[in-house]
Amino acid sequence: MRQTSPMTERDFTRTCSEGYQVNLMARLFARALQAQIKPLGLSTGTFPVLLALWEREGQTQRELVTELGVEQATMANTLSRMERDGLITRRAHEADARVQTVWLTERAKGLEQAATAAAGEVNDRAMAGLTEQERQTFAALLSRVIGNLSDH
Amino acid sequence: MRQTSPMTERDFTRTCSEGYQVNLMARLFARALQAQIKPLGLSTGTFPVLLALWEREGQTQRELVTELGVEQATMANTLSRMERDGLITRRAHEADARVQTVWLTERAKGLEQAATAAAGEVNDRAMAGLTEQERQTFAALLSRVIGNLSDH
DNA sequence: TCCACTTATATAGCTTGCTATCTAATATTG
DNA sequence: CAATATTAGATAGCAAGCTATATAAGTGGA
Repeated sequence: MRQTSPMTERDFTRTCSEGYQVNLMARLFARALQAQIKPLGLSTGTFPVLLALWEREGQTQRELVTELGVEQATMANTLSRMERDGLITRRAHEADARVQTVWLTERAKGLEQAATAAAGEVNDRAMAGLTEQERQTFAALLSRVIGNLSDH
Repeated sequence: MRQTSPMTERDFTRTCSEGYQVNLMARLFARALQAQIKPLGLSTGTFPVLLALWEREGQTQRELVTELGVEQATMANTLSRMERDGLITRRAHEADARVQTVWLTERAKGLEQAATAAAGEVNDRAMAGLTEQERQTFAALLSRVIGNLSDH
């Protein structure tokens, strides 16, 4: 019945499935970040968008979509909430009537230091007890796994 | 203005934030798993519950909650969908009227082989190009990070 | 026994993600 | 130039996560 050799087969249990562990870890990260940035009036979904815009304002929705790797519909909804919450405004593109550019409000600009510090704390807590070498190994493995799951 | 020394400070950019990378990786895992198990009529949220029940049937909602690390409300909703979709049934506890035990339907029992194989394929694709040693390192680092974020 | 905790589950309401589909505007091509 | 493609964005509807709160059933002590 079994197709592969017992020698090479990986026993599938929840706790040793990378996918399961990754999902759990991501939820723990999100909970921790949520707790840190809630006092600033921010939430986890808006955070990557803010990071992208703090780096370069005036991007289009399409640019944010490709940069952050979420679906267009997800981004549209997230931007709507951010506009509602006074984090961004949208301006018409001068040459293309389909396009809108996204700009930070003063409030959002003022949150950069506090927000990145909060996220840095979460990262540090997550990486506590790891040597700098291990932390770099972890980051490198993350990149490779992301690369593997990204092609096609 | 900056509190910490420039020598030890970690420049906070999206692509080098562990939290950001972990979130991205988890979404890629979920997309891949979703594609694999959709033909079986399963979805990502039901999957961990099925794994727990394939291991031991008849658990209570509370047991599943502590075992899988989701909130009670999340589990209640997930179990409702699973009941609706004919994956589980619930029976009253013989001694405690507050408690229900959760049981797999015949359909759910029959899906174990195909579903774990599908998840195994996703894991293998994600880990492609990693040596067995690297794969173990990754798993060990995942556990440590999960541990760090779990206390308190 | 009765009142106050605790425990198990459900529900309301929100965010963040997805797929699928719609509209409007621009580009392309016969 | 008209017909067709593509592209940007919005919207509908669902899954899966969360917090907060409600309800019902057990437990324990005065």
